[in-house]
Amino acid sequence: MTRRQEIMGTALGLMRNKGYLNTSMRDIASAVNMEAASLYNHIKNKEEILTNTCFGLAEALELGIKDVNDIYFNAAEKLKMAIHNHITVITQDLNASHLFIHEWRHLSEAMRNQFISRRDSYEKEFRDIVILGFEEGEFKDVDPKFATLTILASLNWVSEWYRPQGEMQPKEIAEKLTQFILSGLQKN
Amino acid sequence: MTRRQEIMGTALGLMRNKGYLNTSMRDIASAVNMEAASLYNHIKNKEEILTNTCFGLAEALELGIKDVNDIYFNAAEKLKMAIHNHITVITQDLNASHLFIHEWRHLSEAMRNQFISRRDSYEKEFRDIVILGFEEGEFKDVDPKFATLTILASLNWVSEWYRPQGEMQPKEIAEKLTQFILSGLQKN
DNA sequence: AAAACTAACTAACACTTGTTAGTTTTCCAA
DNA sequence: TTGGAAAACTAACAAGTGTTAGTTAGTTTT
Repeated sequence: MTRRQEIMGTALGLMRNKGYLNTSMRDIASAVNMEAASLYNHIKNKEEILTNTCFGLAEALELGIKDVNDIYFNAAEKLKMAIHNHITVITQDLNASHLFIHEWRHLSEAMRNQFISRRDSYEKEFRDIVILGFEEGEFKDVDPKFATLTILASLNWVSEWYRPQGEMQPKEIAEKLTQFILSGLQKN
Repeated sequence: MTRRQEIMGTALGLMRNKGYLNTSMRDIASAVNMEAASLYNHIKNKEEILTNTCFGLAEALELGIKDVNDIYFNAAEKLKMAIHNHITVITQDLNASHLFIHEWRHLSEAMRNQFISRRDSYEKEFRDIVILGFEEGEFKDVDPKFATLTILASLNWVSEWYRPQGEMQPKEIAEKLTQFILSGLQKN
């Protein structure tokens, strides 16, 4: 592991605990046993940490959803795959996910706008699956936007409670979520 | 409206946009046309804004869920009422909700612990409804903790996209969410 | 009229922030 | 063994932080 990766990783851990704004360069430095100024030999500046992380995860999610939409399945199968992909990415690095989900607001305006638009287009891909399901006659006539936001909220929230050492592993989480989203809580 | 309420309200608005840490006392002061120091004639300190808001909403939610559990209904009815209550509280003041949901981490440690324990016990009340539904034979055999977290994630997320001027009003949102949570996306 | 209270002000304190400049140490390849 | 890059250091900067002290004008109560 390079020094840069060590700094990045440590920074993400601190930022997950204390928040991005509340984590100072000096906090990061002392966590890796150096002076704040020395960090700049390895990273450009504080925002790079946030930018790198947010766009890294965005890319990973986008890659996954492209695969899903390229394969010609029915909506239920597509949704299942999309959920599986999302959970896999999100649970990979919980520290990074926290930044991605909560701290992107603190990106500089230009980066933030770029981020939002990529986020929106990811959402749209999800929404298209919901719409497809309706057109197939398989899904109920729900408001697609409403449904999509609700689904994504559930998926993202996993990063708050998932513990790698816990009993539920990403694959199982994805399956249960798919089940829950498709057919709900109630017996029929 | 008292000056104190004006300050509180303005502060919440700023904090929702920029985040709690990123909103300075000077920001708040200039938004209500006074000097930062003058704010201290009306509020104790910055943290009071956060504390007040977080515990205010906690109380509102608790009050609601007590009502639900006092009435002897079946689980489906209870869940419906609990969701309705939650959405009503959350959509009441979006600025406050944002602090409640996202910024409680920045409470001082003592307050934070208190907050977390009240949050946990609220969650437990929800979980009990899910368990009741299973015991009644009405709900599927899901992991109650998992289901509850998923449900609450969906409910809280409403505060991110709900717009008072929009076409969906709290009552309708609650109904659709209940529908979605109980019977999912798929036709049967 | 005197006293007390309210709510604003200016000025300042002590500290923290991200970052840069300039310098020294470390370490590896030739 | 030495030259040079990489990576650490110290010192400092300009700006911003929450908060306190002391003061003042205006209003309300005694």
